[in-house]
Amino acid sequence: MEEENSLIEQRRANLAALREKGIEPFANKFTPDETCAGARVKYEEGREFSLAGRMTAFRTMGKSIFLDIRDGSDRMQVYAQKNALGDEAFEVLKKLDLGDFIGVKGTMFTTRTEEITLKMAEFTVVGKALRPLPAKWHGLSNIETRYRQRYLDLIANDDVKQVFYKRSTIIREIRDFMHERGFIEVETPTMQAIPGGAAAQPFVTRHNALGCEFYLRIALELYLKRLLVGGMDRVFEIGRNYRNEGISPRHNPEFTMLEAYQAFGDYETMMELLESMITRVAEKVVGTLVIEHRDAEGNVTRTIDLTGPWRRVKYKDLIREKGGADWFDVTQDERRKRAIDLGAEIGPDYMDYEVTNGLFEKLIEPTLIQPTFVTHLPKELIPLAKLTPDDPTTIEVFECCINGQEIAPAYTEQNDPVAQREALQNQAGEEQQKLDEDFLVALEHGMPPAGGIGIGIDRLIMMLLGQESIRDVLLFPQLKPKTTAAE
RNA sequence: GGGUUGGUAGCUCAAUGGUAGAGCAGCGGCCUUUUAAGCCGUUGGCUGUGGGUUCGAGUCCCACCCGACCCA
Repeated sequence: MEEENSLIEQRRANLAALREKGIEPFANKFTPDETCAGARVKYEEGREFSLAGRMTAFRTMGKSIFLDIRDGSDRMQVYAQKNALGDEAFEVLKKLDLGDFIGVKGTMFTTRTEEITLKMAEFTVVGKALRPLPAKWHGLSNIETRYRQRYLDLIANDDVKQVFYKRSTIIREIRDFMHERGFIEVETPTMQAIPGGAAAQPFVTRHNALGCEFYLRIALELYLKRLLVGGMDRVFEIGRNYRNEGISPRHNPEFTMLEAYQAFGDYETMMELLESMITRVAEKVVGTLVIEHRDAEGNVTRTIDLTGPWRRVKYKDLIREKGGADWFDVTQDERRKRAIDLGAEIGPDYMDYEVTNGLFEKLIEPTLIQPTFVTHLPKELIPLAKLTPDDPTTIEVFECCINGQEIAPAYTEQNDPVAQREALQNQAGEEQQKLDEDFLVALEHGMPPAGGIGIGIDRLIMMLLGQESIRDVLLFPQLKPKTTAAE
């Protein structure tokens, strides 16, 4: 991709000019004494140290120059004077381009306008920029460029960078929380011969040496349960799942999921786990349990109150609330008619439970803004959970909805290998799923009763940070590749 | 897959079918405490791609590419 313009040509010429003077503007190493933020905190008039970063502003004033340096921590103003640097160095400095990385050594002082500034004694060019950066004032707003060239987005938009810094903190806090609870972190295969643990279209890949196809995993579940069989009583994994389905503001083909399994727990154990985890993370990272989402103008569009205890409500009760108290007593045809009348999208080949679930997903879930544990789903929806003893048409599960989205499903895990085989076989009939015999053999060796949970990390972060699109919490959201010049 | 909508200078945006412009930055001057520095001057365009209509297309029509939002 040899695209050229005058700005790039000029920078290449500046690079050549530096080399002609014997200056190599791509350093192997430059170790600054301080970060911008660190230096600011340790301010002391006349203190000498070095900084390194990208030059993001350049204000020449004849025989002196003010420039800004930015590193990962902050920004720092640097002041250069011709008679302090010497004529030759001063000329080189004047020829640098915005965006160049430089190292600067100097002493601290405060300007007339009371800005902490480094007075330059010497400088080194450590990484020249051959392309111009987005304008400092207008920033970068073209959404496609922001996603395709996220590095420019990070340079131009500090609030974007803050989102990803916070994402990192959220995940670290979650990890800490799990470790405190005695869970150990594991890694299981992302390439699986049989993609199980969820109903979703997988991506296919091929292993040449083994001469067979593999699928990218759609869930972590079945391997983590094998570990329960193996005596690892509390395990979790934070990992990528891949689903070969549509892309939307809520769906990316690869997304991050935390799954955790606790032997001798059940779905209620997982409720406590989730509520404690999320409230603690919110307090630590956002600093409040009352999360406000705002529109572009800054008006609050939604307020989510994470203060516990969170609402618990049975799936059937929510359905009756929306679809009529007699919803489960009328005929299947009547249910179908009501669902359509209410505005749910019901396919002609939907089974009865799918009609009801269409009502849930389309008309109920989006209204669950405040944290809600929806419990006791119909057994047809999830084959991997145990039946509810006093209502065997349902299972001991919850789906935790917040912000109108499902954030975390959890089950009392099925540990009866015979019942598990039956449930999977019934489901395998309608989906294209193959039976994971190896998993069933593991169960036959005995699995402790357990609670398990899956947490959609990206959606959780959207909720906590007030982001409306999953693309804004993923550094590199999936986009269609731009057609390259070569075929 | 369908609907709506967008793609113009490095960035942010203008331009009744009639010479493609501005601000920023870039380039050249002046300026030793500025900070969206200032003042003077100035370069920069295959208007996403390919066709068509027209005396004339950024603008109208068709197809395609890449986004965004909504729907399936």
